[in-house]
Amino acid sequence: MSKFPELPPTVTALEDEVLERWKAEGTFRQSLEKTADGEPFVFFEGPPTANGRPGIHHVLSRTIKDTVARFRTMQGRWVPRMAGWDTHGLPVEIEAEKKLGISGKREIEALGIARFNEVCRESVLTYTDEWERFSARIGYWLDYSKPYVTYHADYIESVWWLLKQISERGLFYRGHKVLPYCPRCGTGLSSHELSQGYKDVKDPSLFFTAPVLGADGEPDGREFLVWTTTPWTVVSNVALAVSPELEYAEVEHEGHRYVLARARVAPLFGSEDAVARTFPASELIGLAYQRPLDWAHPVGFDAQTVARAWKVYGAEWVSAEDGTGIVHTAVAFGADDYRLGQEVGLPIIMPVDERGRFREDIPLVGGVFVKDADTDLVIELKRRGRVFRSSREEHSYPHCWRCQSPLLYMARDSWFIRTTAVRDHLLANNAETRWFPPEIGAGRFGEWLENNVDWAISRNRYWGTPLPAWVCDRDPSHLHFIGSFDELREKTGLSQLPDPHRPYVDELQWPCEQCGGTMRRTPEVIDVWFDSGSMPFAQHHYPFENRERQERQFPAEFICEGVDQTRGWFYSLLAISTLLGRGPSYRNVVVNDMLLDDKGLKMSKSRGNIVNPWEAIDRFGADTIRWYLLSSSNPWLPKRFDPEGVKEVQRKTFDTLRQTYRFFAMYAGLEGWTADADAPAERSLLDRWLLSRLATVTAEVTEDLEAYNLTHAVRTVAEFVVDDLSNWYVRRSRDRFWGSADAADTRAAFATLHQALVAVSRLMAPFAPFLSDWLHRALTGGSVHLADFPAVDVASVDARLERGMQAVRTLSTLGRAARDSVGIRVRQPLGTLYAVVPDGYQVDDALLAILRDELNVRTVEFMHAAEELVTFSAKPNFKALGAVFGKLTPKVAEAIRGLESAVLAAFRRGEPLKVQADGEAFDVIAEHFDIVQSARGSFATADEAGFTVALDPTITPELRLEGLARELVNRVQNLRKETGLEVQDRIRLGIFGDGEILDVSREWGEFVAGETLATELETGSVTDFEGYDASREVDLDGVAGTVAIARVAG
RNA sequence: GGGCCUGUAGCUCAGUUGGUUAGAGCGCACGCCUGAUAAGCGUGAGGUCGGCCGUUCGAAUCGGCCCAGGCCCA
Repeated sequence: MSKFPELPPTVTALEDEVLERWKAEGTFRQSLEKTADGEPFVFFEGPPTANGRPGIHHVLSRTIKDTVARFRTMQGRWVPRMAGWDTHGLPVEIEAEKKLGISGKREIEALGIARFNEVCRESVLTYTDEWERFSARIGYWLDYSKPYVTYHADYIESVWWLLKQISERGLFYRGHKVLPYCPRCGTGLSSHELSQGYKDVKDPSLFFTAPVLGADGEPDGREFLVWTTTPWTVVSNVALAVSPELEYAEVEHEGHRYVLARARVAPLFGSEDAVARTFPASELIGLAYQRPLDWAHPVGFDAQTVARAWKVYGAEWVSAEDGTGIVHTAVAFGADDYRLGQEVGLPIIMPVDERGRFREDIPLVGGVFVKDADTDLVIELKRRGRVFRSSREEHSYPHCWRCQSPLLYMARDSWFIRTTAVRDHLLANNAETRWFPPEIGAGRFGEWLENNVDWAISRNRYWGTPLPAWVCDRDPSHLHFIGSFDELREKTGLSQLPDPHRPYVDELQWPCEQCGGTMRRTPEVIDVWFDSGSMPFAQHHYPFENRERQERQFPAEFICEGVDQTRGWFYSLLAISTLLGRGPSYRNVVVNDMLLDDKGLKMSKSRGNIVNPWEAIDRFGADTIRWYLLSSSNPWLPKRFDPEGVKEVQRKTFDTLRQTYRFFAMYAGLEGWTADADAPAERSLLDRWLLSRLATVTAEVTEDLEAYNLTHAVRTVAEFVVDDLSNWYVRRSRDRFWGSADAADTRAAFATLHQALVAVSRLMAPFAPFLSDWLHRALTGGSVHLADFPAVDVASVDARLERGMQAVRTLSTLGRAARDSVGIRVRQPLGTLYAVVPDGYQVDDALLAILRDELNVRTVEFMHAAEELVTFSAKPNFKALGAVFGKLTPKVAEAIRGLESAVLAAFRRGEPLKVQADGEAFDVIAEHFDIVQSARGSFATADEAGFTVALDPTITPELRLEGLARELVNRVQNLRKETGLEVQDRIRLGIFGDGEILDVSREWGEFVAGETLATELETGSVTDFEGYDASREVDLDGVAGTVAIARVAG
C-alpha cells in the first residue's frame, strides 16, 4: 500500500468524496475562521429569486464569484459571502395568480390582499433548497446559514430607513409621469424593467390629415399631414408639433393641399414635383386645426387652457427622419407629448381607464382595449376622409417583461426619487468603478447615467416593500415618511406592530399633526430593484444593528452578475449608495454575458435547447464545467455551451493532470519516496527549469487573478500543466523515477514533481476546487482551500534557463521534422546534429544533453562553429528601420535583404556596413536587422523563426548496431507487457538467432538487460525455449531472431 | 432609428504601443513513439483576418462607410 492514494475511478466519485469531506469537516467555515483576522475582501451576492430554478447560465457567474473569493481567501483575505433572496415583486405575484387561478388586480382584491400575499410569501422560497444544493454541487461556497431575505421585517425596516434618508434630502416627490404602463398588471414599469421586454411586432403606421382653420374658424383648404403609430391616441389629440428648425412645404396632390416638412415630401410623394411653395415653420406655429375625432373632451381644465388646444406648437425634438415632420400630440400618452403639454399648458384628454380600455361613453370603441381599437378607428377616419395612407409596419415595441402584454405609455400618478439631482455624483462614483469589460461602464452604463431620469419608485401592487409614506387625507401636502418601526410605534401608539406588509400596514393611521386629518399610508409598494439595491445596508439590518460590520463591509471590492443587471442591480446599488452620499457601493464589477446553446442560439423553453445543469454536472463534473466556462472565452462575451468543448477540457487538461499524479503516486510507491524527506541539496537542470517555469507561471496567474483576468489565468495554468509539466518535465524525467543508479537524483526528481503538483493544485484551486483539493490532500494531507496561494519564488526564476530550454524544445521539434524527412526513426541513433539558434539564446552543454537524448544523436554542434555549414542572410527589422528611414524603409529593407552572406559574416566580426538605396549609401547597425543562419550542404534540415537544424543522416555500422539494440529492448518490453508482468518484475532474458542479432547481444547485451530488468541473459542459436514463460519471433529492421523471457522470483 | 459588443482556418479561440512569412487547440489526412498508454509526438492540408474606402514607408491592428450576428435603448 503506497502512501499516495489512488484517484477515485470517476470524476463524479471524486467530487462526491470531496463534497462529503467539505461537509464533514466544515472546510468553508474553517477557511473563514482562518482568515478572520485578515484584511476584508468584500463581496456582495446579488440575490436570486428563489421562485425559479437554477439554470446552467447561473453556473458562469457563480463560478466567477467563487473563483475570485477562493483566490482572495488563499491570499489571506477575509471574504464573507452572505447569501440572499430576492423575494418581492411582480414575478412572484404572477406565480401566485397562477396558483390561485386568478388574474388581474380586480380578482386579487376580491380574494383579499392578505390571502394573496400569504400565497406569495409561501411560493417565494420554493426552490431555496435546490439553489442551495446547486451552489454546493458546483462548489460555490456561499454562506446560507443566515441569508438576507428581502421580505423579512428587519430587511424592510432598513429599506424604510433608506427611503426616509432620501426623503429627508428632499429627493422624494409625487408627480405625474408618462410611464410605460402594463394594463394587465395595472402598474407602471421602471425604465430598467422596460429593457427586458422589447419585441418586434406589427403595428399600424397611419398618416392622417387635419384641416387647417383660418382666422374665421373655417377650413382654409389646406390640410396638415400627420403621422402616428398609435391610432388609438388620436381620440386624445390636443396639439400638433412642428420643428422650428425645419422648412415646410405645401403639396398639391389629387385635389388636396397638404402641409408637411419639405424633407418628407420626396419620401412620401416620390418626388418634389408637386411642391407648391415652401416656408419656415414659424408660419405654422399658432395655426388652429380641426380635431380628427371629437368624442372626448378635456375635463377639469380652465377655459384658458382649453383654448390652447388643437393648435400648432414648435418643439425641437420633432425630426424629419420619419413621419411628416408634424407630430400628433396626445398629452397623456407620450413622454414628449407630456413635456410639451407641461411647457405650453395644454389640457389632457383621458378617455382610457386603468385596464387600458376606452371609457364606455366613447362612441364606436367604448369598452375596447385600446390596441384592439386601432383598426376601427382607422376605418372611421377613412370614412371621414381623413386618411392619407395607412399600413402596418414591423418595429420593436415594449412589452411587460412578465406577462407579455404590450405596454401603453400613459400619464400616471407616481412617486419619484429625484436621481437627476445626483446625476453628477452617479457619474463620479461610476468613474471610480472598474468595469470588466470597461466599455460597459463607460459606454452602455455611463451614457445611460448621463441621460438619467428620475427613478419612478412606486408600484400599484401588493407583494412588495410598502412605501413608508403616510399622507394626510385632508391635505396631501402633509406627508410623513416612516424610517423605523420605533417611529411607527410612536406614531400609532401600538407596542406590537403587525407584519409590515400590506394589507396590515395599510391599517395603521394616526391624526395629522398639522391639521387633525387622518394620516394614511399611500397604497403603493416600491420597485423591487430598490430592495435588492439596498442589500449593502439591509443585509446587516443597518443602522439598527451591526453598524460597524456594515461599515467594514462597504463598499464591495467585487461583484459579478449578468449583463442584464446593468440597469437593474448594478444601477440600484449605485443609485442608493450615491443618494446616501456613501460613494460607489462596488469597486470592481465583472459582467458576464449569456450562455447560448452549441449552435449559438439563445436557450429557451420554446426551442427546447435548455441544458439541464444537474445533468451536465453529473456527466462532466463541476470542475470541468467551471474550467470550460472560464477558459473558452472572456466572461463578457456570449458563450456557446458546447459539450464537445467540455469533453476536450476533461481529456486534455484534467486527464493529463490526473495521469501525472498517477505516474507520481505509482513510482513514489514503488521507490518508497515520502514527502517528509528533506529538500534536495542539489537539483538537476530539468528540476531547476521546472521550478523556474512554475515561479514564472505563478507570477502570471497571480497578476491575472488580481486583475480579474480569469480566462487568461485558466489558460496559463492549463498550458503549464499540459506542456511544461507533463509533456516536457515528466516525459524527459521518466527514467529518473525508477531504479536510477543516482539515488540522490531520484529523490530530487520526486521532490520536484511533488512540489510542482502541490503548487499546481494550489494554482488551480480557485477554478477547479474539487480535483485540486483531492490532489492537495493526497500530496500533503491538508485541504488546498486552507492553504496559501503560492507565492512567487523569485529566487527560482532563471530566465536564461527558460529561454535555453525553449530553444532546446524548438530544436527538438525541428530535429524530429528532419528525421521524419529522411525517414529515420528516433530509436535509430545518429551521429551529429548541427544547430543554429538566433542571437540571444544561450544553450549550454547541460541543455544540449537533453537535446541529444531527445533526438537520439551522439553530438550537437552549433553551425557557426563550422562556418562552411552556414549561410547568413539578413531579415530587416521594420520597426527599427521605419523609425529612421521613414518613406525609404522599403528600399533600405530591400537592400538589407540583398546582403551577401560573406558581407554579413564580416559584419558579425565587427566590420561596419553600408547599404545602397535610392543611389545613396546608409550606415546600418545591428538593430536594423536580424541575421538568420541557414544550413548549407546536403543534410536534412528544418527551420523555424531563426532556429535551424541540419541532421547528418549517415548510419555507421556502429550506430546501426545500437539502433538494433534499442529495437530489441522495444520487443522485449512489448513481450513483458503482453505476458502480464508487473513493471518492477525481474526477468531472465533469452536472445536467440543467427548473425547480426548475436552481434547485438554481444555488444549491447548488458544495456538490453538493464533496460528490461533482466537479471540473467542467455544468448545463442538455441531454439529450445524450455524454462521460459514466453517467447516471440522478432524482426528488427530485417534482422530475425527470437526473444524469450521468464519471471524470476525475488 | 441610436449606442455598445462581436466577426481571424471546418469548429473554439490567441494575436502585445501598426512592422511586412497571422498563430494555438480540436477535427481531418499521413506517419512516428509507446511500461504515464482510453495517452503522447511529428508532418501536412486548411486564411481575400466580414466587405469597401482611406491614413501610413507599412494595417488583422488606426479612421470612415457598409454587411452579418448579438445586447441595450428609443
